[in-house]
Amino acid sequence: MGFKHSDEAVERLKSKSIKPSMQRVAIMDYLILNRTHPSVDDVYKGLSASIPTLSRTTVYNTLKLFSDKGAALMLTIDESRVNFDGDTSPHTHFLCKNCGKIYDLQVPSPVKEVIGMSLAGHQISEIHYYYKGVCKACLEG
Amino acid sequence: MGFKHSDEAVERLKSKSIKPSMQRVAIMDYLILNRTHPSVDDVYKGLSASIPTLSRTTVYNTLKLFSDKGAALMLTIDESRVNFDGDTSPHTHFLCKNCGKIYDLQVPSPVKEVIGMSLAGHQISEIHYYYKGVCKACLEG
DNA sequence: TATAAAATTGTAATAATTACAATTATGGGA
DNA sequence: TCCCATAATTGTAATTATTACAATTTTATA
Ligand SMILES: [Mn+2]
Ligand SMILES: [Mn+2]
Ligand SMILES: [Zn+2]
Ligand SMILES: [Zn+2]
Repeated sequence: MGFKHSDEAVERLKSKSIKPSMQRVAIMDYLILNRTHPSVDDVYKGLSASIPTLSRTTVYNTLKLFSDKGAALMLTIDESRVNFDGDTSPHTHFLCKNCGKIYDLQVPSPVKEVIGMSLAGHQISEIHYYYKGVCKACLEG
Repeated sequence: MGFKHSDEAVERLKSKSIKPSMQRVAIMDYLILNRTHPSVDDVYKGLSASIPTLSRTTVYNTLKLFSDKGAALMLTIDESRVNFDGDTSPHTHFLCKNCGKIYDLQVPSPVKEVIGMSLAGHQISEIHYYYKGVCKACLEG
């Protein structure tokens, strides 16, 4: 049981009918290993060393593809950049306005089941619960 | 009972200790009259005719000020621009991925009372519940 | 191997936002 | 009322995230 990291990434892509190219596997692997809700640039910088030919455009296109196919979440919690999450299970997010970190939160969420359903006649495909404030680390620092 | 529009705007600003300059009142008035969750540019374009000397920078600064002081909400539901809401009461939002409109939703929200409280040790100052999908109008169109 | 389609790359363009210095408005003494 | 300090506004230039797009490379298939 348990995949080697790359295999988990490959499996994830296959299960979402995304062709597992070298770059896509590397990017998905990065998301799986880095639970920090990285930005496009975080992913790009994090992989540039091991894939010197990697293009920023590919990172943009790939993360967009992951989000469209449901293989990753695109978070819009931060007004100045988009962040990505390899964890697609239902959970909520907290953004620290002081340090910029995005934390996972397990908060009782009432209407997670609403996906695919309709709300006031609108067809829902995504739910995002965002909290903002000052994080524990910044409060204690 | 009931204010003239401008007076309601002035009252709102005063109650949040924001000095009611001509531009600030006009911008707050715009938010109160336009419940469409306008972008910075919407506000700027909407007021340019009546205030020809208005600067985009002022609109940016003012909406940021409103958000900081709690006189308006800054929504980050749309990845490509920020939107503002003169309605600061607890409610949730729906973004149509097709037409881009942002709708208000009244959804049972579990943890609205959490503002000013702490969650996992973090100090919460804002809560945003965002839903995305295709709106009723686009579905029927 | 030849060929077509798909993916990746690099650069240039776009568009939202911010920085900043100059100008204008405001309010409280003298 | 006039001066002056401070706050607010303006206009332009700079920054930065994101997108467009054409060229190149990779992949799959016949
Ligand atoms: Mn997460
Ligand atoms: Mn609203
Ligand atoms: Zn923090
Ligand atoms: Zn729509």
